[in-house]
Formats: sequence, structure tokens, C-alpha cells
Amino acid sequence: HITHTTLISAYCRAGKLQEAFTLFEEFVRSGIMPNEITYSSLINGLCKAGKLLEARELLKEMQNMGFFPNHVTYTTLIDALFKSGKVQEALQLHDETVRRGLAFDTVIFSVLIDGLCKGGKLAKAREMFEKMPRLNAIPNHITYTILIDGHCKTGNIEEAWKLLDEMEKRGLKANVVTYNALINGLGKKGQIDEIVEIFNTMPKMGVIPSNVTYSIMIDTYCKKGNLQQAFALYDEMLQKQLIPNVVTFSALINGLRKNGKMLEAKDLFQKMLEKGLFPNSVIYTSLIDGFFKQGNMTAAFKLGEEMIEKGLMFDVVTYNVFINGLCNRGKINEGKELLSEMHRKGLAPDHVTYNTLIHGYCKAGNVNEAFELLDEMMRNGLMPNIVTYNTLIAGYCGLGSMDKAEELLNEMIKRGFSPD
RNA sequence: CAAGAACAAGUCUU
Repeated sequence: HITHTTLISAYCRAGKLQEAFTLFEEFVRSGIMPNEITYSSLINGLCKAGKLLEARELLKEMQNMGFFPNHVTYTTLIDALFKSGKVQEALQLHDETVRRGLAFDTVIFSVLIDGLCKGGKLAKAREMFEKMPRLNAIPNHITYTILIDGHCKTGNIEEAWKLLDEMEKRGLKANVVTYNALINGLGKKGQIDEIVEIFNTMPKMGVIPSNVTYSIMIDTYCKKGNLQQAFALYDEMLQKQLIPNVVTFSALINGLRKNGKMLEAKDLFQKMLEKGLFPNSVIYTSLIDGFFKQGNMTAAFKLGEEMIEKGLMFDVVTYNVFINGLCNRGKINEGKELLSEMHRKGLAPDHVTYNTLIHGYCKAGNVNEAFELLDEMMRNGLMPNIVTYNTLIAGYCGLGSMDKAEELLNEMIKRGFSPD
């Protein structure tokens, strides 16, 4: 049944879940027994397709059939839980594997460390990392890269360099992903000179910049407003036979439209489509925001319809952009209607959603409605963040209610925010 | 080399 499982896992990797399950059922019907690996492959396919519930059901099914999920099966599920933001559930499932006495290995630690880093628990991640040797799990280049990326994302580049040093001392080689994480961290801090230097030394270290490397560089130059250099890099990557993808284009398009070149942005989008690339909601949202900020509501809504025609879903950010566009043109109630639509669709609004609407109401002088939304936001488990406070304080100031503004200022300080 | 892990793009206040 190695052949059969190979086929099933190939379908799962290709995202053809339906085919994978059809094959699975056929094999079972013709008397070929699946094993742990067959189930793990299918569970992985479900996880990667975002069907976490079905994945967990399949885990139960395999147990009912008398199979024992192994550490790989659990790692797959734990990773998927982390990636969908369910940090607590992920950790619970990990506890379960510990209770069952399943093996620890480098991969499970890497998954845990990555999940903790991305969930904002860098200290815990670090703790995990430190206890690996005691449990006979040796960190490899991926484990290090995960931790380096985690530190870069919190802006602690110094610690990232230390880790790079440490991994090299242990005989592990940094690869293109490791360098990309560093370049990205430095780029987000605006350290152009530093990233150019890394970019130039990479080849000397035997590491060839990838299309991700170029996309990061391009994005950094775009955000600095240096479109010329960004496009020079785009040309360079073409010369090096690297294939720009949707992310590359979206960095460029975003750079263009934020620098007042909406027409060029739309043209480049067209060019991307002509190249046969399929647009996603990120790139549409960027263009829609650009049109709104130009005051061109018609074009913005037209792109929204185009998204729907292409079968693209509106995510939270897309909704936020529409709500913001509407609020800025004084159509706050229509914006609030979109919030209801999100609820109906089961799409969870985030801080930006509420902050946007709160800002809309404050600007209209309707502080009462703003506080209504603040209540709703908190009922939904979202505590006000620094932007919320800034918005409300500015709202009170605009009304001349300086005492109330000061009250809020004190509250935010009490809650541990430093006013900016 | 029959199953699992790492990097890039879009939105809010001042």
C-alpha cells in the first residue's frame, strides 16, 4: 500500500482533496488497508485546505479504526491550529501528545516555536528552544530560521544576528530563507544600506537570492518611495530568470498607488493579468483602497464586483477598506451596514474595523455612536488599542471636551499604553 | 524521496 498512499498524498499536496478521498474510499472498498501514513496524508490535506474540523474528525475516525496517530499526525494538526490562530488549542493538543508519551523531534519543536513566535510569545518560544537538547531534539537550520524570523519581526535584529552566529558555530548553514527573514526585518526598520549589503554578500556565501528576496527588496524600496530602484530590481530579477509572482506585483502596485500613480498601478495590474497570473484579494484590496483615496468610489466598487466575478472572497481587510472609503465620504451608515454584513457572513471584525467606524463617527461629531461601537467591540472580546484611544481622544478634543479627553488619556496610560 | 516545520504584498488614529 505504499503506492496507494503515495498517490493519495500526491493528490493532497496538489490540493485535490476530492480525488484523494475518492481514491481512499476505492482502496478501502477493494480491501487495501490504509495505515497511519495514509491517514496522516489526508489529515494534512484537510489542514492545508483550512478544513480543520474535518481533519480532527478524521483523527477520531482513524483512532476508532484502531490506528494510533503518531507524532507526525499530531504535528500536522498542531501546526494547523497555530496557523489558524488557535494557540491554546494547539498547546492543548501538544499536551495530549506528551501525555501519550509520543516522541519529540526537531520538527515538532520547530512547529511549537514557530506558533509561539507568531502568536507573540517570543519568550515562551525561546524557552522551548532552550529545552530542546534536554529532550534529545537538535535544532536544525529551520528551527534557527524560525527563531531568527521571530526576533526580526519584533525588531530585535541584534538577537537575530546572534542566533545566526550561533547556528553557524554549530555547523548549520543559513539558507535563502534565513537571509530573507533578516532582510525583511531590517527592511521594515528602513535600514536600506544594511539590506543592500546582505543582498550583495549572499551570493558570496553561496546563497542565491530568490524571488522572495527580490520581492522583499522591491517592497522596501517602494515603501521608501524609491520606485526607480524598485523597478530596477524587478528588471534584474527577470534577467536572472526569476519569476515574479502576485506578491511581487502587489508590492510594486502598492508602491505606485501610494505614490500617486494610480494609473500606472492599474496598468501594471493589467500587465500582470496578461502574464497569466491570477489576482488575489490582497492585490484587489490595494487597488480599491487606492481608488477610494483618490475619491473614485465608482472605480472602487467596480473592482469589488470584479473580485466577486472572479470568485474571490472579501476578507476582513477588504471590508475595512470599503468601510473606510465610505466613512471618509461621509457615508458612515453604509459603512456600518457593511459591519452587519460581516457579522452575517460570520467574518470576525477586527480592531481596524471598529477603529475605522469609531473614527467616522467621531469626525461626524457623534461621540455617542462611537462609544456604542466601542462597547460592541469590547463585547466581541476586542480591547481598545492605541489607535482606538487616539481616535476617541481626538474626537473629544474636536468637540472641545478636554476633560473627557484627559480622562481617556489617563485610562490608556493605566492600561499600559504609552501615548504617542 | 509513502505523511509533518521556516521568509515577502493590502486596511484604521495622530
